[in-house]
Amino acid sequence: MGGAISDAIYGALRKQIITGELAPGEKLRQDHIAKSFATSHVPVREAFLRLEAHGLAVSEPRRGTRVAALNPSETSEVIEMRIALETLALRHAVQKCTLADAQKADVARRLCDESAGMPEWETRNRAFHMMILAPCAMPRLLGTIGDLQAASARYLFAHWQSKWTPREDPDHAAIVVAMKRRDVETAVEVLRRHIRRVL
Amino acid sequence: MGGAISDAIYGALRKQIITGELAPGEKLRQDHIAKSFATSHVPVREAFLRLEAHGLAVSEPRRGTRVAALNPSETSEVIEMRIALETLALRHAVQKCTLADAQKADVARRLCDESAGMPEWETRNRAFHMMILAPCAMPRLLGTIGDLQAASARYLFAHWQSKWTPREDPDHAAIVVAMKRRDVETAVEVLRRHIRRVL
DNA sequence: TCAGTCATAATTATCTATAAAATGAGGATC
DNA sequence: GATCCTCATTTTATAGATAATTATGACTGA
Repeated sequence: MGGAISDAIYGALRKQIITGELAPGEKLRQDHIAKSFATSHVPVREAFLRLEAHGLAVSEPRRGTRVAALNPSETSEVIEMRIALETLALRHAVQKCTLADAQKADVARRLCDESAGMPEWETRNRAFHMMILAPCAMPRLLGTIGDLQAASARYLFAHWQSKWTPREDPDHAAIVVAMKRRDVETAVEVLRRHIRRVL
Repeated sequence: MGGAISDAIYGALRKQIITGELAPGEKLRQDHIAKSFATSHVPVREAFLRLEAHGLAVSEPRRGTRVAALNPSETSEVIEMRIALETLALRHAVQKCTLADAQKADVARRLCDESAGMPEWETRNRAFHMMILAPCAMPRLLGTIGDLQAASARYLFAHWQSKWTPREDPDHAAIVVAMKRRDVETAVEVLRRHIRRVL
């Protein structure tokens, strides 16, 4: 639905929640945020609703909206859902993908490996994961996966940010190689291990 | 977030979309709906946003909101996502479920089998499917599955409403039996076939 | 400790502006 | 001379701002 303003607010808040700049459980106050964006509270409410729909915020009636909590039980839930859905998407993607798709994925992979810092890496990592799945051309599936990856990213920022070091990711490379060979089972198996390991 | 009014509007529109009373592609006009609920357009907008987030409506900026389309490619997408996620949920549910859980599922199964008409059956069918999965205690997973089942229900109403006849569902019974025996693989296999067959 | 009052923030309504769609008029071409 | 295309004007609907109302939580006083 989003008008331009509510889009901008949604995007900014989403980014701040993922990076941890807005802490889990933190209260989101409409008027403050409205003031900081020089707007009224109406688009802010719309942004809140969308955050809630995508699992990044929770609200209680008349009590306002808060940044969604980040508890361990939800972590494992997100991992299992990602494995179930990303392997499904990857099966279709590997079967349908063209050489050009695989090459674009390889470019995204290199870009990710060359990242200079955690925030940059996180963005490019998600871009890579989306790139290998996009050829499946299943919009609803990709949308759900996007939400799950955003949730994953929150955990990464919360737990790994201090320990992050630049490195090449062999799993990513193996997936791209398998894609080029149309080797569905290998690609799926590497992705499954990769998701479990990385979180 | 939802205040009471926007909750009521969301619920009413959701039901009308699922049953086909509001046709795919039909335009949802804010002030008409606002008038019919004797309210302003603001809570209506909130209801629209939630419909959109759950995949029941789509909107373009400044062009308004429409009931989501119902095309065959999305059908197969929903089926595959349901299989991936419901089998995941069922694995956990069967492992964790108590005897009381299985008995509640059996009550829901009987209630579903005794339905007098399509709308009643559809509600009870969804209740049964949720009942067998609920013991997994994974709220995010169950929420996503709920959205997919709502999408499935739209297809059922669109394609099966005329042909519906009362009957007992042997798949449902087989799943409950497998649950009681803690037979994960059988339960999962029956559910997988069941989802493919029923849509 | 409990109740009452005050303050803060969420919810909803009313009003305004802006953008898109539809309709009608004018001109050009067949 | 008629029809079709284009542009402008009007109409309609959505997006956003402002304001008023209501509910909740905190603080103070008994």
